[in-house]
Amino acid sequence: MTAVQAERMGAMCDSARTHVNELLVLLSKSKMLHILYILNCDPKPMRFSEIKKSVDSSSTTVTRRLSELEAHGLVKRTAYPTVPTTVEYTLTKDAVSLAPSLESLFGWVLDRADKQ
Amino acid sequence: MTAVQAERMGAMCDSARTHVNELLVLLSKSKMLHILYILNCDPKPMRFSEIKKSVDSSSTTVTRRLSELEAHGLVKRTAYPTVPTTVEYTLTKDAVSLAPSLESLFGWVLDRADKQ
DNA sequence: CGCACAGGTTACAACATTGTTACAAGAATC
DNA sequence: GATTCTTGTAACAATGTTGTAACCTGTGCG
Repeated sequence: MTAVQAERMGAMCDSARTHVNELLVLLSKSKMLHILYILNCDPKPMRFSEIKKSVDSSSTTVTRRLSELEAHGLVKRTAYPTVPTTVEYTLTKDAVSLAPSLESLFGWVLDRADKQ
Repeated sequence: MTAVQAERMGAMCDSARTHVNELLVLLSKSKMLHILYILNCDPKPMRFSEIKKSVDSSSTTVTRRLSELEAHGLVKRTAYPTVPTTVEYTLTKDAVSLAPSLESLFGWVLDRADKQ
């Protein structure tokens, strides 16, 4: 598995390398893993305010992250013309395929936090 | 799995929450996942210059990341009194338990980069 | 002598990110 | 008429992060 991945990385052309880098930069932004994780925890669509409360950041930052995720096709944004506005966010199919990795990562983080 | 994790997060005390946050901030720093990944790719100790070349950052940043990882007990640093200095880095046992998650994450990233 | 080597450290300037504040929309409620 | 609600956006100051250039160790080599 590891060796196969290393080979893949070695054989990659420049554009693929760029994409890998882009994705890593995206995932490394503050609160990004957290947002993806909580969107994954519950299969039902989440509202902006729920996400904001859960990650504990300013709305500016949450907005930025969500739109970055949307731009990369990992999150789907649906706005309803209610008053006041209602907006829901869900993970796309692509992002759902990331879920097992995220769960595994968070499992490790939680285990490690327990031990401290 | 997901529900269990959500429950664990909900039941966490403040100090555990702090630890989770700390770990997520640590893992979200630029090049951090990359460094952990390449340290994991090869089981043998890696030298500073190899790591630096692989992640393509300034030595300042690589040094910072490696010492942050060492401070969190994820990386072990061994310096040999040769001339010029030789320094080797290896993942600790704790970090090795993170490997499957990282491999899974990178697998997703590589798959996704392929499709672009 | 003077430079090269590996693996850093330090100071500092340039750049990026974050939070804060103010504002918007438009119906409902006091 | 003022205020509340949600989901943002824009401008800006404060803060954080990064790279660059200079420097360090101590031996070997020309």
